[in-house]
Parts: sequence; C-alpha cells; structure tokens
Amino acid sequence: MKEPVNALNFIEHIVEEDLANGFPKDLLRFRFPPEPNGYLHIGHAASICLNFGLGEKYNAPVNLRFDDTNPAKEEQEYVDAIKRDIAWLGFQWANECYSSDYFQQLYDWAVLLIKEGKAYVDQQSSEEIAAQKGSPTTAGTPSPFRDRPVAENLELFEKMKNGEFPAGSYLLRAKIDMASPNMHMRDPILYRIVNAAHHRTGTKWCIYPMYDWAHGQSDYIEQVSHSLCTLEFKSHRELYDWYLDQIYDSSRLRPKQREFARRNLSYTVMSKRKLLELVQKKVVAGWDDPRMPTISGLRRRGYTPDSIRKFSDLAGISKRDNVTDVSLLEYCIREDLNKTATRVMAVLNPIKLVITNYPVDKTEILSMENNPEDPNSGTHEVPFSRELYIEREDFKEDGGKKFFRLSLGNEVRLKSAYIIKAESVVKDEAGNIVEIHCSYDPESKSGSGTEASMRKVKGTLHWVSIAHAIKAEVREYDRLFLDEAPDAHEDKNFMDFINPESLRVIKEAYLEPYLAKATLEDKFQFQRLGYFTLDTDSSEGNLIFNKTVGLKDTWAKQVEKPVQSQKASTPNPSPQGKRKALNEIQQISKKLTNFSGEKLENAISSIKELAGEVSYEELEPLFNTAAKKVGTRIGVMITLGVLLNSGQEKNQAILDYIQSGLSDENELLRTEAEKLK
RNA sequence: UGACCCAUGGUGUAACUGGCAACACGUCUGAUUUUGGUUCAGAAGAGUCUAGGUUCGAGCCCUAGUGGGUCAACCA
Repeated sequence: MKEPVNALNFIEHIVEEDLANGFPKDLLRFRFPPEPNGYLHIGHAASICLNFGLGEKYNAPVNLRFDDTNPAKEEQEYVDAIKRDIAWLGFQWANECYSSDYFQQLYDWAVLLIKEGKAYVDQQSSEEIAAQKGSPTTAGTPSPFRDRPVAENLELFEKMKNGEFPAGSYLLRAKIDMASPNMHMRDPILYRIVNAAHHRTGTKWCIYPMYDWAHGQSDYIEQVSHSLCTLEFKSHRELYDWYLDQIYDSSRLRPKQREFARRNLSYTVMSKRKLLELVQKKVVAGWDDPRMPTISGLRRRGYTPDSIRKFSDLAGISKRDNVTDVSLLEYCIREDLNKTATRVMAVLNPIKLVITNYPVDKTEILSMENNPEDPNSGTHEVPFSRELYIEREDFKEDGGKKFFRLSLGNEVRLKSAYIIKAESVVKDEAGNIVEIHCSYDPESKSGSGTEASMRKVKGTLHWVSIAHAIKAEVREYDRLFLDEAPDAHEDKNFMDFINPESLRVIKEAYLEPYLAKATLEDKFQFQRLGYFTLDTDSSEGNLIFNKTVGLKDTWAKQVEKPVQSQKASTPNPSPQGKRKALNEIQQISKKLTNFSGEKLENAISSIKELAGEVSYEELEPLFNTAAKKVGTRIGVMITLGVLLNSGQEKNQAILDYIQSGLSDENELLRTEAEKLK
C-alpha cells in the first residue's frame, strides 16, 4: 500500500514550497482576521482551523486580529463572542490585535503616499465616483481632483482628520490606474470620514481606513508571512501588493496573500448578512439559536469543539465552489458523542405500559451502564416499577415480521430490566390505545445470569417508571431550510426556503430521575433516540433539553422506503439541473465498450432517448472524435441514426463518418454503422 | 462585453517530478450486539467537463471550447 504521506492541501503545499525555497521556518506567522460585526459560523471554523492548524503544524504564532475599520458596524459584543468561540474551539492566539491599533501608523503612511504624489483628496459624491469608475469592459475616467497639488492634498487630509468636514464630503484616494482591468486598481479609496464612535478608539478618529489599506499593512506590521483569505478577495491581491510596495522595507518580511474557497454547508446559509437577517426577522431566536450554523448555535445545540475541528479537517481546503453535505458534520458529532455521552433513558412520546404480574407497590433499583463504549464509565441507578412509559412507536398490535418491537403475544426486553410479553390493550371510545398490558418473566432480570435472562429476544425497548419519572421540555431541530443550497437560486430569495417545521417542541417528555442533576456541560445519549444536551434556557426545576442529532436509524429508512423508491424512479435529474442531452450521451457512451448484455442495451436505449433532444449542429463536431475513443464514436453513431430516422439529410460529413465506422476494428461500431448505410 | 479563478464517484477532498485514480461521508449487503446505535467484514458507484495536441504513457503539460464562480460599496 502507498503511504498517504503527502495529503497536503494547496495552502500547505505553498508553505512547503516556500520553506523549500529557503524561507526560514521560524518566520512563519499566521493570523485569523474577523471583523467584529457578527458571530462566527462553521465557515469561519474552516479558516480558524486552517490558520491555527498551520500554526500548530509549524509551531508558528497565530494572531487574532480584529479588522475593526468600520465603527458603524462593529461592536464589543461581537469581539467578546468571537474570542469566546475561538477559545472554545481550543485554539490559543499569540497576540490579540486590532487594526485600530495601527490607525496612527496607517495615517502616517497615507501622508507619505500623498507626499509622493500617489494619493489625492477627492470631493465628489459617491455617485460621481462610481460613474467615473467605468465598468469591467470600459476604462474609467479620472477625477477632476486627481492632480490636486500635494500641498493642498496634505492640507485637506489634515482637515479631514481634524473633523473639519462632514461625513461624505471628502475622501483620500490612491492614484493608481483608472484604466486597469482590475476595478480595485481604479484609484481606490484609502480613507473616508465616518462620524461614529469606535468601540475601542471612541471619537479620537473621524477618518477611517478602508479594508484594503488596513489589511495588508496590518499583516506587514505584525509580520504575518501568509495572509490567507477567501476567494472573493482574489482580485484585491493586486492592490494588496501595490500598497505593500509603497511602504515595504526590504529588511522586513513581506506578507503574501493567498485565497481559498469558503466552506458552504447544505441546507443552510453562511453569510453574516443572511444570518443577521434570520436573527432580525426572528426566524430564529438569536445568533446562538441551535438551528444556526454559528459556532455558538452549534455549541448550544450540543456540538463539541472536537467534532467541529474534525469536520474542518475532513472537509479540507481547496479553491472549488462547494456545498458540503451536513451529513458529514453529523457524522463527526455522532462519532465524538458515541464515545463520551452518558446513556440514559427518556420517553418522548409516551404510552402507558402495565406489567400485570408485577407487585403494585414494589420498586426495584436497577443498574445501567453509563457507556458501553467505555468500560471505565461506570453505572447509574434506575428505578423500575409496575407502571411504565414506553414510546408509542414501539408498540403495534400486529407489527408484522420485520417489526422487532413490542406487539401482542410477542416478547421484548426492557433495557437493563426484564423480558416482557404484551397480552392485551386498553382502548378509549375512539379506538386509540391508551394502555398496554403485559406480563413479565421474573427470572429474566438483566445481568442476573439466569438462563431466562440470557434468552435472546428480537427487540430491546427503553422505558421510564411513571412514578419516578421527571418531566422536561425537549426541543428537536430539523434543517432550517428546505433547499440544499437556499442562496444559490437567482430567481428566489433564500428566505423563501425556510423550513416552517425546523423546531419541534415536546412540552412534556419523561426522563429517568438521574437526569434531574444534569448540567450544561453534560452530554447524554437518550437511548435509541439520539444525543441530547441541556439548553441554556433551562432553570432549576425546569429542564429543557436540545436534541443535538439523532442516532442513525436504519429502521426509519425501512419504513420510508416505499415513498423513497417512488422518488428514485424519476430518471435521476442531473445535479446541476441543466446538463445538455448531448453531454449525457457522451458520458454514457464512454462506458459502452465495457458493457454487455442487458447493461449495454439499457445504455443504447437511453442514448436513443436522449438523441431526440440533440440537433445535428451540436453533433457534427463530434465526428472528429479521436479514433481511440471508441465508446464516444459508437454513441455518436447511434445518435446520428436517430437523427437520420427523424429526417436528417445525409451530407458528405455524415457519409464520411459512417464510412469510417464501417472500417473500424470495433465490432459494435461496425454494427451500428452498418445500420446507417 | 473584459479580467481573473475553478472543473476528479451522490457529497467533500487526495493523487509528490507525467506512471494501476485514493480516502472520508453517504448508499447497499452480511455478521455481531440487552440501543434497528456501536463494532467488524464486504459491495456498488469515476475512464478525472468536451475536443484536439505533446508523450511510450496525461487527472496532471499545451491549445480551443463548454459549464460554474468572482470583480465595478465612502462594507469587510
């Protein structure tokens, strides 16, 4: 077997290459640079894990830098939340930095730029400036103030800083190239006037640097070696480098920006703006609503730091657009919790079960394993008595052969207790079952070692003793959106896809009494149901549990199957939605030479079906298909046959193609060509 | 219409200097199981967007095309 030595992502390849080219390892330095204008989400986790992961891998420092250059949007609350989330994920930053720490330096550099004639003060409206920018295909036109004398620029900029102008009246712009194909190079704005209190610098400044002017310079000040950001900043890189060129001192390290694709998750949205909208429109209860893809939401839902780090690890880093399936995230949390969560019993949808041959006032204290995956986890006590609750779905009068649960006349085990047999049911006037009457086998007590206790029964049910159960609220969550990529539709707003049933509240669930002393830190597995954790809304005597994620449920799949197979019978619509028929034909054709018998016939008939949607103009270029791609040539031949049948005239190109097929060494191709002669 | 980026099983990522396309999730079997969970054993699923070229040999290099994305806030 090959060793999986070099499973590096492309960023790591870049670092390795730099190292190989002589970049000193101890100069490696990274940073995670959030703007404190919202909460961190699972997409940020990718960036956090990338940067801090690199730090761990190369033993390099990683700064946490707040990109706080826009006081209108930023708040201390977000700073605190971001720090909490990163720390919770288990990462330690080397320095806590703020772009606002560099305001003076940035200002001094800007003055330098003005003195060198590379920046000027503009005083046009934003509309005028936007109009002059031109478009990606047409060059911009220079501002009438572009050639303002240096002394005047200096004076105006000074006045801007001193608060002598109203917001929006003056700007400092870099003088670069109004004709650049890169829009960001068309005299970008360095400074604007903002009259808002900054969460750190208060009202000391009234001019604030733009992102581009602040970011690269901050990287430079902190001597960040690799400045990693998401792909939408790719076109900013030219400007990043241009700004650096203006102030770069060759004795110091020069940072470089590289870009990776942001991580998307299916059935949710991943932009602060959209998440904020969900919060503001009260679709969710807040940034930390357990349905939110925020770090704080996931934490409240019961996700662990390990599970999120593992997810980031498995999902990887690349430059491709992606929508990672939530099932990968769910796998990560199940895997973690399976090893650590305490097993308990809870009944969410109760039905009463009476053990008719069990003494009326007897209570037994049974012992239950805390976690079968961990032999050192110990046990806890569970009270057992004559009247219990079990899940309503765990009983059917006549369950049928594949139903392993309780049904009349059949035996099941009550987890950690006895084997019981259902004898009869009590129904109300409407015919609903209200009670199940059972008998139990006193010899079958779990762990007693008796022959009866070793008996194999098909099913095991969880239960709670009615007299001892405690009540709690349980909140179950479903995906927030009904569409896999709710914000990927041009014609529809992501809000149109909101799942109206994303929250299901069970006001009265019954839990075993052990849960009375649950804390926010505890993680439980409600046996056979899923993983649950206490919600922060809980209070003394008012327990509220969140369902983190269900257990895998192959039985549920069985039950759904009839419905699913109907769906599956519609001929697999292509994932992209609008793949052309000819492309599909090409895809199928490739495999033609590997097929035989029924498979081959199926392939040919689906080609014929698709061929109806193909025009001759589309098909003709494929007549040139290389000789070695026999499958494609056969597919083209078949498609051509369909076209000829539906009235296509034989022209010279077609005759030539048929002729070439007739003399091919592939038999199938010859046969198909023969038919068209 | 311009510039730039991207394209590998259903999904997400690997594949070193060009050399048998790999891993994980998901799906499906079977075994084990006092959780229809876990665990274990196995299977299916990709000629790497298309066409051409270079080469003994291309997922990788070159050309052209197709498809998708990004870029024109006094946001970051």
